[in-house]
Amino acid sequence: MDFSVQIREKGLKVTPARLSVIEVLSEGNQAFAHAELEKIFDTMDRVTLYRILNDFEYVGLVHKIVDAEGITRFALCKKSCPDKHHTDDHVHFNCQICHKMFCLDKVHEPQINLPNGFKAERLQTLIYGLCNSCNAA
Amino acid sequence: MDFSVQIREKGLKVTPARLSVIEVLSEGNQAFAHAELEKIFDTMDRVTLYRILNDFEYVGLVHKIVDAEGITRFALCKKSCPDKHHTDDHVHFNCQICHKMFCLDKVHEPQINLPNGFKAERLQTLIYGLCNSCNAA
DNA sequence: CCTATCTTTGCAACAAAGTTGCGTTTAGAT
DNA sequence: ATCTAAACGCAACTTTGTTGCAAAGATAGG
Repeated sequence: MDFSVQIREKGLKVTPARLSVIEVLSEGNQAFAHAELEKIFDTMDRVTLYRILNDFEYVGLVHKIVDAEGITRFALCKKSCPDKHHTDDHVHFNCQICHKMFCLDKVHEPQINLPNGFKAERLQTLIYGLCNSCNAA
Repeated sequence: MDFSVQIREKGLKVTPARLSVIEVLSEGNQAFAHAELEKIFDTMDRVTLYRILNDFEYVGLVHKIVDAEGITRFALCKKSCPDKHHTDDHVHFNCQICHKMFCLDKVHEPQINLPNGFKAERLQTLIYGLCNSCNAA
């Protein structure tokens, strides 16, 4: 996995800041909140982090998930998402114990029947519960 | 529908502010954002509105939904939700044209198979698309 | 109907989350 | 090595939500 190539392919310049962000995001199958990343990169400017994440989302390197508490998290896209409006077609799981947010890439969004006249364009499923490691403990 | 009774039954005092909030929330099948309600009740203090909504949620008169953009909305519960942690077991629909958020009371949350070890406690489905009136137009 | 008490309200101040503008630095193409 | 557009850091600002406290209001009891 050469992140430099991925970044450059999306038309963004490769910088140390961007590389370190994408590296952290690639660890585990998790989505990270801005606050968490801010702690990890304690020397990086808050604004720079916001811009890196938003740029990454814009070009389709990461996707954004907002949980029921309104906390925004970012996760690396697996296959390159189509630019801009990418429908991350998988379910997200938020553990109530460790509070990690997982991308369940293999669990796809369900089919849902809507009332007459309603037309679905995009779906987002968020599941709360116990993740595999917290459940075992 | 006597809202006064509902409010008093939940152990809250009946005040003009609370009555007007619950009346607006009962219009249509929609969820209202704080910002929208603030415009409607332009004389009411911002903090009071926050407290009314939070109190209503706490006692189970309304439920809270956060959309993919992180906007928090409040909707009246149909059957009285169980106090505190009420799982509003219905799907929410956000129209991309009129930006209204609808509670599709008759569309229940789907069943989803999780990977081994994961245990679902609560589910939240959010659908984006065209609502019946915007779709017709 | 009046009073006492506990709740609710309004105000001010604060905290967290996110955005914008601008001057400086840096990536990378020539 | 030079040049230019992109990225960064800083300061300031907006939006969203919370907390403490004094004043006003709801309702149960006399």
